[in-house]
Amino acid sequence: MPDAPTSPIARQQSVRLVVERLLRDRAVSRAELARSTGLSKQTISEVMRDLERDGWVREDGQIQGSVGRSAVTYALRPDAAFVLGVDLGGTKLHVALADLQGEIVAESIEPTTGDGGAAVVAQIGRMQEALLLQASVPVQRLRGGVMGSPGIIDPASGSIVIAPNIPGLDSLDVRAELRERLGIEVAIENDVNLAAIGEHWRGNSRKARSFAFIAVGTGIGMGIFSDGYLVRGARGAAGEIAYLPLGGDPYDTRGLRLGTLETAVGSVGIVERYLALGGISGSTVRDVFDRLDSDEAARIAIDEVSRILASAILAVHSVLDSEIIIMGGSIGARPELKLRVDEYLGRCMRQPVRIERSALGNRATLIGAVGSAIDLVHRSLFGIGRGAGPLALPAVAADVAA
Amino acid sequence: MPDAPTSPIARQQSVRLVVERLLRDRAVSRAELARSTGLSKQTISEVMRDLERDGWVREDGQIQGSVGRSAVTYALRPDAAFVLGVDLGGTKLHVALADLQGEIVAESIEPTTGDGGAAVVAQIGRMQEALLLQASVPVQRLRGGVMGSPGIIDPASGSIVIAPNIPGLDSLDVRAELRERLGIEVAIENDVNLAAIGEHWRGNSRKARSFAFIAVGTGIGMGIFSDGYLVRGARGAAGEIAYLPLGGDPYDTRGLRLGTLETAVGSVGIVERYLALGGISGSTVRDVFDRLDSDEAARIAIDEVSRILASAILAVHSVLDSEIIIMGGSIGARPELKLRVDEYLGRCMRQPVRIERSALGNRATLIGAVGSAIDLVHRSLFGIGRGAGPLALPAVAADVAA
DNA sequence: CCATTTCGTCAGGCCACCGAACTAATGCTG
DNA sequence: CAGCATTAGTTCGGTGGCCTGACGAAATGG
Repeated sequence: MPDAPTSPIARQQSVRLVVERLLRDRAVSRAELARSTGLSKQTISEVMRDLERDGWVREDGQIQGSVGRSAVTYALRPDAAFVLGVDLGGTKLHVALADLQGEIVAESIEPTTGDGGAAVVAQIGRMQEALLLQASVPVQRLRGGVMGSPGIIDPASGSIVIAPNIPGLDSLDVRAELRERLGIEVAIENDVNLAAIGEHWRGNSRKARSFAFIAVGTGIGMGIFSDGYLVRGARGAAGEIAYLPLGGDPYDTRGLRLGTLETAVGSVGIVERYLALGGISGSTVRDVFDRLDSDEAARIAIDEVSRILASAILAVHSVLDSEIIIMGGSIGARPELKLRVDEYLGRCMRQPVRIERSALGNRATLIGAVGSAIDLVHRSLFGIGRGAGPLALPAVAADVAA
Repeated sequence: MPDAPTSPIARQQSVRLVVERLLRDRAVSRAELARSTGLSKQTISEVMRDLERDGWVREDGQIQGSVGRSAVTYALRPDAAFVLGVDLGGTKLHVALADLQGEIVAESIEPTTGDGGAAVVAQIGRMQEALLLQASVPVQRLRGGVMGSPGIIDPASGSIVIAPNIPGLDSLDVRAELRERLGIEVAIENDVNLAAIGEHWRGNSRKARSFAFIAVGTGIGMGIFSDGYLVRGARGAAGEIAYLPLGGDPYDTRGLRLGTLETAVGSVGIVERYLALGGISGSTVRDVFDRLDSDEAARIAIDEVSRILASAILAVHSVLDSEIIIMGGSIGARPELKLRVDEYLGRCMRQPVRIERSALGNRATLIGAVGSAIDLVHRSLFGIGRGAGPLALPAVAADVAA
């Protein structure tokens, strides 16, 4: 087995090089592997023999047509292992089972149980079993998972420090419980960070090594990539831009409690702003957006929100110098918003930063969870990288994008 | 030679482990090295024999007192190689020659020549020669250097994109010129980033893996560490918080040009603010600070500046979640300022972030340059890849290695 | 059918590493 | 003070991974 802890470092390194190459292109010949990894043909042959014996790769065709003997090509077996991606929201629980190439083979959504932390773990366990059954995946093939959750996750321990919406989740050792219940190692990460990973993996920031994903919905949050690595901050609270001192007075007690920016541009803030402008009472954010063309109060409200969001983006960009900023979340992904934000940015930045709407929508967190779970498994099997600890996560980017 | 490109990867890895251990503690015995690196005693002996033969380490004492045979300890020879640190400012040019342990063996300051880029390179060359002579260091021992400069340095190429204050520097291939003139590879980095590295290496953020260094002087800038790595941004402009939309209207044309925050809290802004409050005309920032106790206008001006700075710190912290924020620069390092900023932070943050004044003052950039040059040399000699080395300058390291 | 090219294996050898046995030096104990 | 326990460092033999070079196998093209 390639994960045998006894196998010497050199071979592990070689295996990893091979697997990384195979991750980028399926169908690669041994000779090509030798050339692109710099290893000798024999070494490659040995590595491939081992990988094939253990079921990680298989012969996958031939290359013909050019002069010389035709080459047998190899490809990773996507069904060699499976991973679980979980998006735990306050209202919905979304679980997906995916193979090593990121193909989702089964998924399901349920309302999140209201019975607190332990019940949530049990619920995920039930959904896992159903998905395995549904896709006929033997449980031994499941090799790891990643769960996204709102709140703050301690980067050192990987445990949930603050979990809004789900009572009793922060007082539980969720990782241990999940390990117990699911039989696999499950890393936990902030949902917005995972959404950023998702966009980096399969979305609109695939080529960017430095970007930010801003989610605007009920609240506001941000996931940051710098130089291909996720920025977590000292306590895992990087990107918590709810507290940016924009759109209000940061010394106001309400801003202190809820966050100045969130108060201004969160869904509650938008509706309040609309009402204050004489809007129709009982409206939702969706209503406000729907009335943009007909209702002056709606227009002004969204305009003001856009203006504040533009300054927030300016602030974020001046700190991070992102190559691109992805807007996501139920509100943030709206095209009407991007339009206006773009316009305001043009007026406060000499070289406005590129803004894109999320390509993955409300699946971003789930896809990010799947992507980082795959990365996690690859690392635990073949990798030796930065951090070494679970969920160092950088290579999602590196492996797939490069 | 340890830098012989032919030596196999495994041995390089071992050498690197040993050197890294020796960098942390001087005077380590072979047995201790074997234990802490996990390598066998024989391997350690071989590595040490090679390192000693090539002049990188030497015997440095004995450990006695405990049971058993006494151990010979080894230490890195600080004089095995030397590096050059350069702090290129608009008015002053500060150059230091240091050994591998960071001991500065010679340094000098001159006014920066006003004759443009090529002249600056020549001036650095002259200063280098004088320093080598002064410290009796043979030129072959000089193995690398790092130069700090204001402006924006492209993280990919390592060349200067925008260089305020020094005409013709951005149109020159400074790295090539310096390589030519000095005979060594010189990496270029933003001066504030180097100051952050300096504080990380020898200053007040030694233990922090995520922190920000904010320099307030004529202008305002920031250097960011996240998880032990410098954050550069897509174009090298991360930390350019001059443009933070605080302390003024970001849609104002002046803020657009000069940066809203910089306009508000830069030295010009402070003096203007003081004058507008009825302060004595012709005053400098220093005067304003000196009159804090006697002059109401001075007190109010500094108070307002502190308040704006506090919101800037709040903004930065909500994006980055730094463990600590270091205040530097001629204005930023003033204790009167920290006092007031701390007070305002207490009023707008529930858990105020820890603020420290710079420990290195106006030498931070120089020391950071020396530190990263040492890191660079160690990497080019012993290192491979990101994830190693005490200072972690991925891009710089990559450049030199490539 | 043969020359050429490329693929992949085989054989031999090198290098780095390790474990075990060994020598050397030191402190402790009776 | 002799012997024992402990630690340091070396020698030796063996293993694993990798490489080079040679060779057979399979394809193309004249």
